[in-house]
Amino acid sequence: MSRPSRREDLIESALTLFNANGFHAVGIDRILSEGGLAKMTLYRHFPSKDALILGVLEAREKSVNGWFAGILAASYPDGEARLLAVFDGLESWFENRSPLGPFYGCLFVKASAEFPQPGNTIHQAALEAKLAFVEMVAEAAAQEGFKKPRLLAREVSILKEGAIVMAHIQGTSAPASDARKAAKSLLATWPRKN
Amino acid sequence: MSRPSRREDLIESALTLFNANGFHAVGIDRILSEGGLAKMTLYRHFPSKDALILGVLEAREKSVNGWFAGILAASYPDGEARLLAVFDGLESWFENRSPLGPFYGCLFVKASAEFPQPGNTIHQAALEAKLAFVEMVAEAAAQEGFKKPRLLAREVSILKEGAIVMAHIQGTSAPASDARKAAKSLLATWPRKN
DNA sequence: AGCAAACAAGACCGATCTGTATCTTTTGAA
DNA sequence: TTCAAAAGATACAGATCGGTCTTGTTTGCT
Repeated sequence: MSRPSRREDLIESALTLFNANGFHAVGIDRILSEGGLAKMTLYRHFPSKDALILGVLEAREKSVNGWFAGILAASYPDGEARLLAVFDGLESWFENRSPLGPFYGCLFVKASAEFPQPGNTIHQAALEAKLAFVEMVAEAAAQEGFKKPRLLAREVSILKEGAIVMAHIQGTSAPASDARKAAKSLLATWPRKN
Repeated sequence: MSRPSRREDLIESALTLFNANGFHAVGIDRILSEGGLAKMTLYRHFPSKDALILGVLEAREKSVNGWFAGILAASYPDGEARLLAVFDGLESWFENRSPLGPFYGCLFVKASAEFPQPGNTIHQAALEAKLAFVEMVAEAAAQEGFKKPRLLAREVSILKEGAIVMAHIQGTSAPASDARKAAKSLLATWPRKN
């Protein structure tokens, strides 16, 4: 009942609380008490709270980007439908119908907001997670024969991030369909090979 | 040297520090020492730190939305150019050439990230600032004869928010031109009256 | 069964937080 | 010029922060 188990418990408890309350607003004691964990257990697995935050971001990157990867990897009638599926995924996320848990905005945006200095390690971890998503979309766009797939991926990602921010601030899932419409218009005129 | 002067000094010092470091990470003592202000001066003008944060957000809403209002109110060859000017403004903001000061992401996004609960007063203040921007764009779009101006305003706003988030996380201004290209594609096929 | 590592629980430390109180100096208007 | 309000400076209180240490119990492996 030890090896990776306690470490995962720490990350799970921290992830839940960070998501719902932010990083600075959540103290170590609360993470531990709500997880039924001891303080020395935390400091056996992580040298500091910042290291725990990095561990949480790393785990979150795998689950979030893994979820989107699964969406992009499904089969669709055409390339347009494949990329638009991202926004259907967003809507299910916003409406708490996704495996990502209750929606309180994007944890990486939260991290870059609470650690705004570009050189900060946590800020950079958030950046890497976002770049990995853009790369995923770029590969899907390239496979579907879209020209300038990286530019398309960046524009789609901007729509995705904007929808996440607006959905969180407003507390509604409506931005998902707004962003989807914009993406559809974008894809309708985007040049393709063949 | 008193009336609204000290209150403005408090807000200015707090705004600078909140922008660069976030809300929870900045203590009252630092706001006061860097502003050359006394503690009782703060609590004479604001009942609490949260009230100061609300004051800062209110002031920021005026300056940011006022700046965008000026951009939208200028004269342009056509409606497309008017709405696209928002993204030229974004680029100057990201590159620290705007009157909004050094760019550390959007303060309202930061606020909604650090106070993620929808019912929170600070969260709601951030929401109002964002809704005011959408309304501004909707009015401009309507005046330019775009059909469904509110939907267009929401899609443009999503592009704007996404560009802000990506620019802050990446530390580059490139998302401004990416979002501008997407907006241009959007406007090119958007139905208009007349 | 036995043993060393991991764990829960909680006392403890110094630093820092928000907010209050005290005292002296400065300000602005009659 | 006088005087009350405002402001600067600083000490202080109580709570909470991240992090260390100790004690006794449980776990997993041989």
